[in-house]
Amino acid sequence: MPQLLDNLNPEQLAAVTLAPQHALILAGAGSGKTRVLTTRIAWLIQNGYCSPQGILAVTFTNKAAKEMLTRLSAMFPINTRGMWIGTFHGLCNRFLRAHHRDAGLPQLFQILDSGDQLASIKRLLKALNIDDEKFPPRELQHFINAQKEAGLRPAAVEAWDDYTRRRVELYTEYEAQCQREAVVDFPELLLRSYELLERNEPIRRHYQARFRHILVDEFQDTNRLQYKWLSLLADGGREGGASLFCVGDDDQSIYRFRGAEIGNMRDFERDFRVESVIRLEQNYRSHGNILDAANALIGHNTKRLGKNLWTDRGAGEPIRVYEAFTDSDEARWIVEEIQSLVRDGACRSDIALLYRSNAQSRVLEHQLFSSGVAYRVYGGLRFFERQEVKHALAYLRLIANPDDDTAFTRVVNFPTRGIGARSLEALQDAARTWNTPLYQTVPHLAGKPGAALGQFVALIERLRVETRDLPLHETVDHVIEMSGLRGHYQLEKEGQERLENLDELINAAANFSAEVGAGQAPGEAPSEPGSVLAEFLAHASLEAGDHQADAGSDAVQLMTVHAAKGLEFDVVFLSGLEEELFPHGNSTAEADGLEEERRLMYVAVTRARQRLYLSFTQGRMLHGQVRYNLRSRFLEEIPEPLTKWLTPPNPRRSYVSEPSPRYYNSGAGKPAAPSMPPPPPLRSRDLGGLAIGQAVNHPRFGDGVIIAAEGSGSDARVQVKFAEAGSKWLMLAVAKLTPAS
DNA sequence: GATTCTATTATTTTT
DNA sequence: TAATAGAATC
Repeated sequence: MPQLLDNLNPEQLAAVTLAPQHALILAGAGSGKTRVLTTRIAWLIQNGYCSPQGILAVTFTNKAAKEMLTRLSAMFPINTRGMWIGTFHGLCNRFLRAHHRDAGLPQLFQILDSGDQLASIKRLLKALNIDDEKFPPRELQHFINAQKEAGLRPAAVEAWDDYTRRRVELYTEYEAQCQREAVVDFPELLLRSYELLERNEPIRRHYQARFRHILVDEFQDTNRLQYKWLSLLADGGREGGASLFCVGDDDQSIYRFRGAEIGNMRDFERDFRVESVIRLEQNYRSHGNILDAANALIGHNTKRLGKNLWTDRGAGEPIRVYEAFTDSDEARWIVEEIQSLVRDGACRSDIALLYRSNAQSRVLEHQLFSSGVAYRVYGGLRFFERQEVKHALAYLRLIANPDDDTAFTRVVNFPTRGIGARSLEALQDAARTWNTPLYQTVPHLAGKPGAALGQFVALIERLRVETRDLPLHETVDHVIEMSGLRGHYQLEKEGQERLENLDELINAAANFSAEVGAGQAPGEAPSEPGSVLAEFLAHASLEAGDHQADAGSDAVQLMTVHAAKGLEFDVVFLSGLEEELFPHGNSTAEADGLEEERRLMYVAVTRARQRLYLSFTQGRMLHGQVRYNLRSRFLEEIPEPLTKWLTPPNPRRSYVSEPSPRYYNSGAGKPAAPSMPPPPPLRSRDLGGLAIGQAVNHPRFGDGVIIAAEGSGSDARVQVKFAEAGSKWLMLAVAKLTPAS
């Protein structure tokens, strides 16, 4: 099968054909990572190193898992069914369903997505009568998930202060509630799987013996628990255990805020005595200048495993840099530039507008819209997260598992059926007394509230009976009809789209059962009553659907830099390159936050194939106020010769580089850019003769440099970075600042 | 039970 | 600014 290895470069070839052993593949941006991963699997199987059943391949997103499956089945005709290829959560779900008894779960356990989990925590706090000011639900959710992702059950958490001790108690209560309701949240999927493997020796041995090759994608994004899970499956690297083949790029680790632990890469090298570290540094995506810029930029990070991208495609165009006065000027210029690119024959869909935070998309959208340029924004609600879809799913969940209180509370009075807050409170009190789920508590309830609730329970019971023998999509249809959801949205003025989404849910159900029916592998658990429904519900939780961005159509693509990871475009505009924005202001507070921002910038830069535009503004509307920030330090970190300024280069620098304290707007200044409206009067007047970047003196804090400003008139404030005293916000009207030299 | 008002608060996000 | 959550009101 020679064509399998054709056109691989030497490093890729080395990675693909490595004799079975642990390996770390440092795959730079655009270096053919997915190709290596899939070819490796094919190579292992074709050369008899392992059967398809012996493969375990883990990814982070469903998209990546699907991509891998598609490429594999295109590569050679093998049934991919025997292979365990999927996301961490998808595979753990599969594992827990197969061993639900040993895992201490009912067969039809439900999966809570983040929103469900938050609702569940809120309900818990309410039931325990706990002040949610003191224990904000979101914070508690984060705390619980962080513990689980560190592999810690409540008993194992070290609590040094009262606050944490209390949170640990709530963690315990939350666990009990989930168990009672037969639901499992995302981190729980992993933790349960991990614990089951750890505790249950026969099961552990079975899987350790089965999986000979474990391949991990985006390894830099794994958290602690995921690493432990992998490690356990690979028998900690002991003789006879599976070979771990981890592919990742420490320079593209941008998800620390959700638990990703880059340290796993070093730990892996150490724990598994990895002898083969292969660097994929040849980039097939971008031109040289872009890669040089990316390399120079990321070179400012200290904590790296080290890697340098190169290409044989030639230097290409310089990186274009543009300084705008305001955010709307920036947007206007970007749109004009896009129009001119399109006139020259560019495809709109090959152009991407990237930004650090979602709030920045508005100005851009506004400008694109008024100029009539087709565009598409990634982000926002996904299909299974829509209100009407969640409602329909909640009814289905109650049919599958009546103990699911989250689903119960969601739809007990939707559409409204006269069950108000007081009835629910009575029910919740009773549930606590009897220690039963809400659904089971209803029969215990006497009096008036019991009547309406009894009808609701009767409705669910009826639905369960009526749908018992129906195919999945008819079940969904029937439930939407009989629950009154369809009727409700038919009466609603703007319910049309919601109705369409409900129909789409029926379609999704039909597709799902078609796929499951076709994909039912021999030897897999045969369909038990209700299991197709349970699987569909798990699917809905685990795969929230697309981000409502119609591919296909020729539209400019707008998204955050995070969302752009893994994608590539001919032309990339990266806007808002200003201090406080990118790097984001909050990042400087946390340890290594700046390095993560720089990696984010690195990801952004490496998205571009041919042309990269970097832009920043002098003043920007943020939170209803105009903010003035220095241009991003990341701009200074890109070597001058690689860039081409479209506006006259401004000598003002960001405060990280050598400060050049002077009145940059006095004297000769800079000529206004052609066809630009006059600069807003943001400096001399608003800041009382002071300017951003200027050195000042404060009687108490000493010498410093103005790094940001906001507000105007008597409200005007400036942020000064003092040599000794750190950064401070000062009211101009109060602080006695004098220009220093 | 639905609507309107007010206060609060502003990264990044997959499963 | 603007979105959202919660309270107050009809």
